Amino acid sequence: MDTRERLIESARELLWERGYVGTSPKAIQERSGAGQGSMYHHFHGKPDLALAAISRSAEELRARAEAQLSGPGTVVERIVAYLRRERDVLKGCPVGRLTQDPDVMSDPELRGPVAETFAWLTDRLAALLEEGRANGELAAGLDPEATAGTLVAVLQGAYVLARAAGSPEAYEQAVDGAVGLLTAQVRRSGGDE
Amino acid sequence: MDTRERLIESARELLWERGYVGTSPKAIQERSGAGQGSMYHHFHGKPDLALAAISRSAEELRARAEAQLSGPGTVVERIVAYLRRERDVLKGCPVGRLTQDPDVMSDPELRGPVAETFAWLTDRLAALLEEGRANGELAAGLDPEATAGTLVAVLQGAYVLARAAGSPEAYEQAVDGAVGLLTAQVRRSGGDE
DNA sequence: GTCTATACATGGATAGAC
DNA sequence: GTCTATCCATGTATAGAC
Repeated sequence: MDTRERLIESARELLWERGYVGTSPKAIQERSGAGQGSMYHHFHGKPDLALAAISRSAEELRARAEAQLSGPGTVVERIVAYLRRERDVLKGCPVGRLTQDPDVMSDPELRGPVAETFAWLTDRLAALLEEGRANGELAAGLDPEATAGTLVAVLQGAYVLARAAGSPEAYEQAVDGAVGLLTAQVRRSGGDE
Repeated sequence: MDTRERLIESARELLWERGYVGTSPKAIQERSGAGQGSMYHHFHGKPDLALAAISRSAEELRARAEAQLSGPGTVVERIVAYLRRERDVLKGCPVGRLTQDPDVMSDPELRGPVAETFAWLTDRLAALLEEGRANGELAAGLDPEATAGTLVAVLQGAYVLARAAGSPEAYEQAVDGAVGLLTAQVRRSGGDE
């Protein structure tokens, strides 16, 4: 891994752990093993490096989500697989945590990848739910758009609860509840019988 | 409002807007109109003042929640009233945002009020849901503990989505979805008929 | 109780040698 | 491309006058 790459990866880790305001160029340099001048050679400054880091994290989140959501199984099975996928619960969501960073949200460049990620994810889930409703798998009364928002929110909020409690249990519980509410919307014998 | 009080209120606002790492003693002093020495007379330092501010915000959240949850109406009506209560959506949750602050979470004193708040809120909702299940208002298959966690998580996550999108709409949508999933658990003719 | 002065570390960045 | 030196503002706190 070359220096530029190590800088981005170190920035990603630190943004995840400490957020934008809590992450200094110096800390990034130390973690990456790069010197002062080296970082300013590859990037214009902290915001520039942060943009590279944030963009990559956003891309990664999207790829991982898509992996579950386009996997095998019924619509509900795929969504449940996504909800239950193993996660670094106590570290929180590397993208979602950025919404709490005023310096990120006030910079359109930095904010862009964050906004797009959640817009995409919600749309993706809404499309799946709509598909489930259309094929009779899910109750006709279910609102795909709203429910998609709910599911994404549950995950983001579950991280908050787990971090508050200092234990992944609260996360599991919130997800369990969501899965319970969702599966209650499954019509008993599938759509094509 | 005396100086000490103004310091606490200013600290609360800044912690809400910018988090712990993003809030400097100097900024608190300026917002409160207090001088350097004045702040250090009333508090031992930043963590001490932050503790006062965090404790008060936690207390306030709890009081507001209790106001809705112990209000009039059926269990589901009270929960929906709580979920739909007017909120400063784009500012986020003043307590939940602290879970993203490593310096808060690593200090047991600062973390305490945050942990307690969510533990209390989840328990309170779980008790209500249990009551609804017991009186036949809610489906017997509903898991009160897990669903309580889900509802709290939806609110916390809905803030994240709204901030990411820069609009309260995403918040409303997520809450709508949760209300939809919850009311689908309501047994048709009430418990006592 | 509040003010000013002072202190020392860190944050964020630039300059110029190699 | 990387290193060291340097710069100025800010963060956090203490000391001591009033």
